[in-house]
Amino acid sequence: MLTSTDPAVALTRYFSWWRRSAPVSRLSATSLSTLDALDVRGPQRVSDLAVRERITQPGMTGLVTRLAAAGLVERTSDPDDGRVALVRVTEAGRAELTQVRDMRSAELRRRLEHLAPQDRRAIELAGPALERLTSGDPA
Amino acid sequence: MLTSTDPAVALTRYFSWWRRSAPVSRLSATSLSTLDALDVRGPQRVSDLAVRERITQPGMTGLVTRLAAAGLVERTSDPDDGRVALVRVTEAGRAELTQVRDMRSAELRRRLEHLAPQDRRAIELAGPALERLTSGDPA
DNA sequence: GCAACTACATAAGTCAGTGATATAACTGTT
DNA sequence: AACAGTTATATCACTGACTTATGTAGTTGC
Repeated sequence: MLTSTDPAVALTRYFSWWRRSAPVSRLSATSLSTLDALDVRGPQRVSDLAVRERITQPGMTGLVTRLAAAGLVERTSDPDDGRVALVRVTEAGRAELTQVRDMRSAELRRRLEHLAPQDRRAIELAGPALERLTSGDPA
Repeated sequence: MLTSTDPAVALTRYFSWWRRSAPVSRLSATSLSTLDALDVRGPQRVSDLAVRERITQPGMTGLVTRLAAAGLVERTSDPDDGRVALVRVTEAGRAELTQVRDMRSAELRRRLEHLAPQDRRAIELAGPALERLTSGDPA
């Protein structure tokens, strides 16, 4: 087994593992990330969401259409600009997010229990640092 | 900003950020993960790769076909079982992996430099623990 | 009030996945 | 040694989430 002390490789392996984990939702990763952004940052424009998720504007229009059809978001109009479609998460969307977060937390807790206490502690300590690492915009 | 000390949420946000980062390869996440598995674990059967990546066997057949067309993997036959297509990474595949890993490491180093020293240290310390967390099979 | 611009939507195509099914190879039983 | 059942992969038709190109409605500046 090729192990590594390079944190980038460790984090990449974690990402890969995470991505392969049992899906906790029928929604795609992009959809969940968009929902999370709407929850955390409030209503957003379609084009701003597209930039954030690194998909094209028509791609985001389609994604929002699908999320809206599922009742997880709704389009509202911007009183200051008639062209803008402000997207905001609905209660059902928040419920979906809560369920996904809970399932992931439970799964992680389950896996953390199998680790040595110092490993567990190292991961818990890295949490806030990771949040600060990712608080800016990606690359 | 909704912050959290729940490591699952912190890691999820990291994943989301990671996924939105500038792509370092034209290959999909599944393709790169498959290449990495072939590099780390050696030649694998199509069906074993499919289970690992949580896609269907026909999906993995297609993925391997695309990777082979790109020269990144090659199919070999199992001397012990004529039905099996053993897939193994080529030198070009390893070169692609090396490039991706290097770009990601450089990007992470660049971002780590903007963090406080104790945050940086927390993330570096968590690396080995994360590798152990993900060394088993997902879920 | 017209030209240029901006925000979003629509249309058509691409590509990585899916389920259903076919094919070839192996295994055990007789 | 042949047949039935199983296993490993491939093929096919389809779907869905994206892409680029373009259209349309609303806004801004002169």
